[in-house]
Amino acid sequence: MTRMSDFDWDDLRFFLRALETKSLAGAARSLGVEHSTVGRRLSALERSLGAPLVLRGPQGLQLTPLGEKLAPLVHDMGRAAAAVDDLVNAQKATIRLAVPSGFTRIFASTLSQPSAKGLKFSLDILSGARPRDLNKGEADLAIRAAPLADQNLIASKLCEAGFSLYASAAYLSRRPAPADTNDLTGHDIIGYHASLSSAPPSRWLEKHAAGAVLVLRSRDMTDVLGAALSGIGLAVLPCLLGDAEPALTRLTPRVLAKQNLSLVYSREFRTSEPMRAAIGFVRSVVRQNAVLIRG
Amino acid sequence: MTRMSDFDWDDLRFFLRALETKSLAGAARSLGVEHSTVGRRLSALERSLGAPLVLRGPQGLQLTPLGEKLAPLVHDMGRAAAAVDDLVNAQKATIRLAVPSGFTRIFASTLSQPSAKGLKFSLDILSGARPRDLNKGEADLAIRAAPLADQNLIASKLCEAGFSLYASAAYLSRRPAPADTNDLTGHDIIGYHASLSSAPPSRWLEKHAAGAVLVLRSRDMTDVLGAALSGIGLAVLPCLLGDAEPALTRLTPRVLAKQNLSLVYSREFRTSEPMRAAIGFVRSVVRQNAVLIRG
DNA sequence: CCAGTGATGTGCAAAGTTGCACAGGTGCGC
DNA sequence: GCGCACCTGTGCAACTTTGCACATCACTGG
Repeated sequence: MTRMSDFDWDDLRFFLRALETKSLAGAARSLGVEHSTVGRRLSALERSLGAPLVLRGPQGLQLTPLGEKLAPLVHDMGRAAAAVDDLVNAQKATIRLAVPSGFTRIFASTLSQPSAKGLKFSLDILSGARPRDLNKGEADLAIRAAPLADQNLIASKLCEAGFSLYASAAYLSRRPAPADTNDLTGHDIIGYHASLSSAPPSRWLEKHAAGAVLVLRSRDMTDVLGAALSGIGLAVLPCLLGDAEPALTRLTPRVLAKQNLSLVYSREFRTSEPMRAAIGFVRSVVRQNAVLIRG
Repeated sequence: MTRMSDFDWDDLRFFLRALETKSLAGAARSLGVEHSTVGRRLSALERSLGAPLVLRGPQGLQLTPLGEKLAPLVHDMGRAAAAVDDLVNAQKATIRLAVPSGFTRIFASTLSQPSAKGLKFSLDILSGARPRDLNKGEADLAIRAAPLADQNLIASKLCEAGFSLYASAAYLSRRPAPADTNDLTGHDIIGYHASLSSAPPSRWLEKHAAGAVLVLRSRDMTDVLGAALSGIGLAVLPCLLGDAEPALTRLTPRVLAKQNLSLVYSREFRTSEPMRAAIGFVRSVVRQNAVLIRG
């Protein structure tokens, strides 16, 4: 491990301002502290380094030769610190939005439109099988089905998503479409994982597909979609996903289940301005696409 | 003026160690503080920046995406800090030695010899008209005539310098050499500035050149030497300077005045190892050239 | 010549930071 | 299963740093 500079780095921040203003008092004004503090921090730095950096006089400060040589290095350090600051500020204006499958397309097309210019934040769309953990900082804002009770999180109702029954052309070429979609006895069904059993789609299947054959279960919506496309069975899918697939035939004109979607974000962002703006943006985008989502 | 990063730079030093060791306790050991301090400094940094950097768990620390992005910038800052440290350490091993005219040659030739290799310090020779102010950090060590009483300075006797009377060939072609060097009545004399009136050369002139013509006065020994070479008058010069000039004739075989030279340095360097080594080196060099200096 | 401005240095009380000791959780090996 | 080694979190007393008020010194303009 590399030997470490063991003096107080923050003293260099004072030294940097002091060598810019050439006076303790000027640096103090600029830093918002007392001149005595600047003087003491410089003394502490000189003590740590074991060499004098400035000469103090009634007319201000004068750099020693060593202080002169140190100046560019301290400026480098200042630039690095400013880079840290800039990166953090840019990051704070970036909202990472985790969305369920299907929403990616909606946001991607909206963000590329001219109306998305000039927003006070930048939006990163995250999607994928694994739900992001907001508490671990994997995302800042999420569209979620489950209104899980977490003290650190704030959830607000966003919209209703509609589900319908879909079959691929391949499936329909093997089997006739069910005469009564309320009784799927004898059909092959792509179901959901047990952990989702309380969700509306699962509960609908439990009620109307008791006599059907479960050929596959998955927690991931894109898996279910893929399985349905391959033709191995019927699937209950969000209309947003199913209606967008030309290869799938929607078997129930009316939605057979509804699920509330919520906007979830960490409590610590409650007062964040970019977050409030992003929430408003997400709500407006969802409102514009409400028909597709409700089915 | 450029906007300044207003968080505590020293917190980044803790963050750097924390992201290297991936644990509060490890960073604490490495920094020589308590783990609780590291944790609190990281919390303070996150509060200042307004964004979380690490996730703390029973198995150690895990960087957030922002922390990950910050890592290289903080490493940059660490390198800059290490550069500051290195520069200061190199500086502390450099002794700037201020010498009177004539000594430059002695040290220059000695330093270029192989015996000067492997010294634990590096020597900068400063010379010139203006005496360097040790209190202002213009030099670290000086060979001085005047044993001035300054509480901040330490002076120790170094050697005796001898002075003789010199004339250039040009002068001797106009005038005969003085028959009795103890009475320069009628000769042209290059004297010293009033501020040096108490120095042995000035006092000798005052006594033996009362009837002479003062054609020039100067505080700077090289001015006097140059004037003597130009032939406008006789001059009392250090033998070290005068004997080295082939164009000058020494008129007094025995030295006519002696001056004690001292080694002077700031009290704060009393315990500095490079300083002690440099003092020993200077004394040995002067001892080797004692004959030239005494005249 | 003398007050006014602006610089640094210092003593003291308040505020902040640190070390210490202890609590609580997780993973590993016997 | 249980002890052990490792990690992080927290409360309190001791220490350090800060702000404030005041003193001192140098320059400047009326």
